[in-house]
Amino acid sequence: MAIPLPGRQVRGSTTGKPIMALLDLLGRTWSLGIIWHLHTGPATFRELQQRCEKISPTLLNTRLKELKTLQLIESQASGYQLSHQGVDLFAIISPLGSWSLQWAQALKEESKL
Amino acid sequence: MAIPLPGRQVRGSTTGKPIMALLDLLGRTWSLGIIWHLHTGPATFRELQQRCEKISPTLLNTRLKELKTLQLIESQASGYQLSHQGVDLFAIISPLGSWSLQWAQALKEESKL
DNA sequence: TCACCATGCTACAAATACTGTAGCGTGGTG
DNA sequence: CACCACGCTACAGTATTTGTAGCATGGTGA
Repeated sequence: MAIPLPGRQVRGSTTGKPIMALLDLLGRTWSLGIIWHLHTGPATFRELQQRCEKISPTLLNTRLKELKTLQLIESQASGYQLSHQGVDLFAIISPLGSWSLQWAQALKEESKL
Repeated sequence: MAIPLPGRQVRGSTTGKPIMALLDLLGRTWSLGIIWHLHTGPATFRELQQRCEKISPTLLNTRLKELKTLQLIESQASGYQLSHQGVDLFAIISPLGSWSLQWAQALKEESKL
């Protein structure tokens, strides 16, 4: 699958709008997960594989290449880590953690009725 | 594919943590896109199909069912729309719009060097 | 120097998810 | 009653993801 570059046509959209490239990227299996699991600090390939409980090495590598190309992560001696942009992106999505808790709670309440 | 309920085992994680269910959900093709395109207001099935430029009706319907079950959207006479929770979720991710612009800009600068 | 590891990553076939097109059933309008 | 638009389903074809095995490289210790 082609890497979703802003300005280009991406999966699901021909407009080239950056948000569409981003939605394509984040909508791919594990993209969000990798960013999420990297925010706790740099990780080697195998360690990242463990943080993401069940990702296949094939796909992990594919996603890492995409994220690197799109400058959301970078690889250093210490392993893979979020880039400056990656940290910014994580800052936006990090509230999802606590939001998901109250969402889970609400779903639970609902199922009681 | 089973709907990712918080508390259950989901694609990629066995812990049952709500954030994992959420990441599974949002990582599915078009989930984010549908939420994104719904924030501009309610839409009928066919209209939503047009807002999402290239989604197949099969998948659109599948996602709508998931999102409805998970209470992120609801269907009214006016069509599908974000639920209260859906609006909350959108509020979190809406900065992605402007973030994507500066990201696109940064990628463009980089490619000049 | 050479067995012994761990690591990053690739190969490849099987399983699963998504697309695209056609079209069904229902309800409204002239 | 012909005609249309709508919500949605069927289904075959295609693309993506998984799972397992394992290769190549770079230490480490005997």
